[in-house]
Amino acid sequence: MKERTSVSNACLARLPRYLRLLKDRRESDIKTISSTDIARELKLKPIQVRKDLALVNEGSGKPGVGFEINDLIYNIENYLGVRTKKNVIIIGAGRLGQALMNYNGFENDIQIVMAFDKDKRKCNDKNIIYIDRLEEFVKKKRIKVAVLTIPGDDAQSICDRLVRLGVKAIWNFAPTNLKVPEGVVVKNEDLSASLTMLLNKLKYEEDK
Amino acid sequence: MKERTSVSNACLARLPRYLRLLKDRRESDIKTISSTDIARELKLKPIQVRKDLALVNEGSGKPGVGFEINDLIYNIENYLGVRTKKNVIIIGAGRLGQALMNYNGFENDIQIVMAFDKDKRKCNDKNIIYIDRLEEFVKKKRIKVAVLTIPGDDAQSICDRLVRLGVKAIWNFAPTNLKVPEGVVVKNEDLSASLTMLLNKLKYEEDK
DNA sequence: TAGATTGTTAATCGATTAACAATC
DNA sequence: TAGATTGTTAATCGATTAACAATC
Repeated sequence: MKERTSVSNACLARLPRYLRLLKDRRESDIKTISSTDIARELKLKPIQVRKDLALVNEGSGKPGVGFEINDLIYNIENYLGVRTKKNVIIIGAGRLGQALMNYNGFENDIQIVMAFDKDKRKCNDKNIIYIDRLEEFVKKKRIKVAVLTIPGDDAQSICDRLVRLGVKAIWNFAPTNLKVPEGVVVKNEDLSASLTMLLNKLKYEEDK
Repeated sequence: MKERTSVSNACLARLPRYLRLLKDRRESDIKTISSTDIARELKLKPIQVRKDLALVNEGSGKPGVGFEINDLIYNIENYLGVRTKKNVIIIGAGRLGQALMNYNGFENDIQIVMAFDKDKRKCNDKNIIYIDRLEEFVKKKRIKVAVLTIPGDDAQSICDRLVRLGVKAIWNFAPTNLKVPEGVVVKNEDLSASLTMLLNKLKYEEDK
């Protein structure tokens, strides 16, 4: 596989979008697709699509024709690493946590295996259990990935606990700047900031 | 206020983070803050913080001291436009939609005024109403902003309906490339892609 | 005054875009 | 062959970083 370093964050964000489009086309029994085609669909430039694909695609496209859809899917999935199962836990079984537990749009390498909550009334001893059992569970199942859907105040302390237990990747929905040691990756999903950005864009549109 | 055009998307994403930190400090009755300080806290470079602040800040910092926290908050809020109330509707009152309805982390300019669902059993005639009443409601309340928390298949047709009714900003949680006319802004919140990106980063960390 | 920090101007870096020969 | 599209090499663009004089 190609070197990971070569792929920018921006490109990394586009890959899942390509993947989705490609799978869509495969559904319709289409065999090939051109960068022009992809670009039109996703509002990108053909040259950018080609650049991106060149970074992750083992094979190559045919001039005048395009790319083999199946090859592309295989290579992108391979690159993204979505071909190996990952067990994920959720901390905080509030509405957001439950939404993610039941979300069926994730790539099929994602397996949400358990949710934890500090409110015993939310626990059902099946897929939502009491937060005190976190240590035991994470160790036994060797969990590496956790989702934080808890209030900001609790986020850092839970994060510390998770890191101590060997969790290496945290998807954080709490509006907090988590501090983690080297080697642990965090992705902040700042819903408030996201909506604010949208509204700011709108304001700009209106002012035009 | 400064020209909107000058601020990059990347900077725009940082502004809410500054805002949060600043408000935090204000809580503790701290009056000033330096770019060094902000940078350390948010893992940025001081020079970048200064550059960002220069873009939105009317006043200016004092060499050797830093910035007035109150001024900064005022100016950033002003710039982001979070000082004017916005009425927002949610389409799709599933778990995710309900999570957002009850989310209390939004800037206080955001008012979620109604949710709609096509499943009558989810409707309560209070804050969740039947989707058929969309037209009437959006027109009467002059809604400009909508959140889409519905399955991908329904997203485009609902989007079209919203656009026809004059909605100008769409926060889309459905994994779909929405097609909208010029002048309508869309922000895609692709949860699956987001998690995939995190896991890819993790893979890269492991390979190091 | 000495130390800290600002804002300006210039340099660097990385990503996007353009141009085009090669090829199906 | 003509038309479409690829991948390479170079140019452009924009954002981040560095250097530093000015100033509290």
